[in-house]
Amino acid sequence: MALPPNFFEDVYEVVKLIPYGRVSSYGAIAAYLGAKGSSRMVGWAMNNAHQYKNVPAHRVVNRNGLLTGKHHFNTPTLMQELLEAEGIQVEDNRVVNFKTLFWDPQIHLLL
DNA sequence: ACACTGACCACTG
DNA sequence: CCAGTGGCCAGTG
Repeated sequence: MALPPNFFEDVYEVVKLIPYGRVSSYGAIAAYLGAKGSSRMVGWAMNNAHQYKNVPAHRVVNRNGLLTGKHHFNTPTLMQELLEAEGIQVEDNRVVNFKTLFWDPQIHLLL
């Protein structure tokens, strides 16, 4: 089974569903879309998400809560500032209380 | 066609 | 805790 044909749109949809003040991970999104193991494609999709304005890419971090994608924003500090603006504490490129703030589509969007 | 890279992840030691 | 390895799919030279 390869990636769903509408993989990109699906990724954006899920990212848009991440609640204010919460974060998710590439792997969780990939798993939710049935593309487990293809988490890189999620990151790749996010790179393309630059052109989509409604996609809160700053709410997507890696499995450790690390802001791995910060360098892909307009400015290296934008991602952290956006998160902090939502009340999410960021320390040394890592989301504080990540385990608590983590929003898993698999759990919150129970089928 | 080959090799390498990438906003990743899991397992192993 | 850190390093290495393999898997995943698409893009690039």
